[in-house]
Amino acid sequence: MSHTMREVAKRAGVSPATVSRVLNKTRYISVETQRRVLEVVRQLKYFKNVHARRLATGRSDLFGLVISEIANPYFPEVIRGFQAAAWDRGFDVILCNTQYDQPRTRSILRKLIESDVRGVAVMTSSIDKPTVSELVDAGIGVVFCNVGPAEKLVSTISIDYQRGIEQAIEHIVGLGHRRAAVIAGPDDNRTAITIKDALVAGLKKRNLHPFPVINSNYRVDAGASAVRAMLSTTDKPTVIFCGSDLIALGAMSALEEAGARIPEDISVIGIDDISFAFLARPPLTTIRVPRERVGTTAFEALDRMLKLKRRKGADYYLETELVVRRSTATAR
Amino acid sequence: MSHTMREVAKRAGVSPATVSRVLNKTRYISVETQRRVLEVVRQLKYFKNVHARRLATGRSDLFGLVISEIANPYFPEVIRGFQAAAWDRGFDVILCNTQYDQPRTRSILRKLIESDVRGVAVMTSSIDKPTVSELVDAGIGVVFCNVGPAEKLVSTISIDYQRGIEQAIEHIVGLGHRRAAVIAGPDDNRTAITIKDALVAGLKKRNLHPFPVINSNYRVDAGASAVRAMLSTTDKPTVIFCGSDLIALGAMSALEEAGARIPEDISVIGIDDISFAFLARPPLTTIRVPRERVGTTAFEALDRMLKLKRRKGADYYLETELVVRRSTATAR
DNA sequence: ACAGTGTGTGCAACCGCTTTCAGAAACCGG
DNA sequence: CCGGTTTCTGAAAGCGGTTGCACACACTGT
Repeated sequence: MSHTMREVAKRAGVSPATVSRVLNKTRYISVETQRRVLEVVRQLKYFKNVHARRLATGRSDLFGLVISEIANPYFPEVIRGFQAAAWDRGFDVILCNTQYDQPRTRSILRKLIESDVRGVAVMTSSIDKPTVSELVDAGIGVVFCNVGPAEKLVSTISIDYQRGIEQAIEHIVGLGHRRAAVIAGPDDNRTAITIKDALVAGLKKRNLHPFPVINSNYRVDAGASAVRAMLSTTDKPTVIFCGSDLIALGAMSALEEAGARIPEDISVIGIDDISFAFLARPPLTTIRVPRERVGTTAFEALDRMLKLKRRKGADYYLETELVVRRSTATAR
Repeated sequence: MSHTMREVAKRAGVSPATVSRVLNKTRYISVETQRRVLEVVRQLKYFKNVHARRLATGRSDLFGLVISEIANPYFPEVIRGFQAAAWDRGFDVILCNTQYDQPRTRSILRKLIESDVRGVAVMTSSIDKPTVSELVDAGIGVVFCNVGPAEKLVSTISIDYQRGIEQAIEHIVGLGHRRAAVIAGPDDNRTAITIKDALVAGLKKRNLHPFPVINSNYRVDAGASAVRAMLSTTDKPTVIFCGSDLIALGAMSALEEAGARIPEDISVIGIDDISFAFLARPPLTTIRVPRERVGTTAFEALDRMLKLKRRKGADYYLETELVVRRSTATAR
């Protein structure tokens, strides 16, 4: 099979300890010895075994990243941000998707503990705090998204939808809209609820009483059925706020099928600014969530927290902002 | 910190060996002993350390999955397929993105070798055979996509674009089109070349001489600039074949901006059938690549190959098929 | 009563690397 | 020239599991 450090040591005429030190640059090593060792390493194409290393050091240089579903276009940038931050500091990440499945989630948590990860970023709302108590019990740091507050070994990232939503409302008020509808995400999802509440509250504050307010799910066809329901009423809305871009895209499809023109007849606003938002037709006006930043912040939150003696968690805040494209226009 | 097997053993009044056997169900164990051990395991919230296990067994239950860029909508389903297949059989996967970066690619390969993975699926065309010789030298199985042929420790998956392309050409010929253009992917990408060649050859066979044939890149804005070039010529095409859905979406945006209607003025066909293809407006006619199958097949290819005494690779073939939506219509 | 088979458990030797400790060699100031 | 540092290296004890081997015991069938 593959070579061991002993073999390298023997061939180079040194002890395994020396080889280890050369490879990790952890000690004074004479130039000559170093040269010989590296030469043998090259000849043998030797790679040190990371499992043995982890076992010996007791440290694990591993972080977990838990998401719900990789095909959800919300996550890629989060993953990228997290991975990039981890790699930069020499850490590896284990990516896990729950697929919204409870048994699977449990087996993921078990696997993460067994892998002796240092920390875990839980970026899906399909897991809540109690579920990860196992991790915390095992001394593993955790960072959540949109769930507060921080505690020992638990940090949180809160996305401030408020600001972007306010901008969006200013925007459509400025365009003369008076009748707004909301298609929110599913009610069993923390983030979806947060967004819905912020949306409804924001609209009310400006005296725009949202109607109807519909719950949807995150599958793309969901926005569609919500729209069909909406169009059958009299007193149709002139703008639809959607709880995610995916919902918005579904809604747009349905609107088009129903013969409504966007934005002439009705404006649509999404949330997230997924990469396809600007390829939609018309390009989607949306509230941008800094997803890559969410990923990097998640890692940094863990990294910092774990360096603390007390392992005290912290709360981080990330801003959103409105991105105006062409799915919004003057109310007809 | 976390508990060890010895502690569990002591508390249960048995030897570590017995604990190991209970946990792995590898031997006859009396019901009573088993009960006692499991009880202690529960009390202590004991989790066995996977690194120690891997080291002791010498086996690693790890597979690598290498892609270029997680934000590319081609990959999510591939990842899902691969992960699902691996999990089903009790294996873990390490996901790595090259980000098209050479040094990074090298460090990924090194990491994979150090992690003692059993096999690696290279699903990006940004890596070619010579690059992974290190893996093969280390006795690690590799499976490629769209690069042949198989050899020792190397299997391949070939996506048969031919069939889908033929269907697509039949389709547009049936719609009366005579002037076709091609926007292919970048010329430094194996898969892009394969597709371009298949497209051009297929069109010529039906006496449709594609013009122009433009190389693009995989960023979404690329299709756009290609289109602008195309529209400035006389003798405009009535249908555009795009080397990927992403290119097609970019092209569609550009076409709309230029005032061309799809499909009335010009038809567009993509390749891949990414999840957004059917949300595009109009929904995109495209050649579907069974991406989730690509993932599962990749895993199975590795799994099978590694069970063979000779470690001989095999070639797998996957079909494509045309999905007709609304971006294609009768030639004007 | 006895060899033979099947069960259930423990001992101890690894797996491949890191790291403490200690010793040898080289260097240094006085 | 000598004790004290500093630099370099090796021996050996782990890290936390797994597993081959041995052994004890309880059944069989003759």
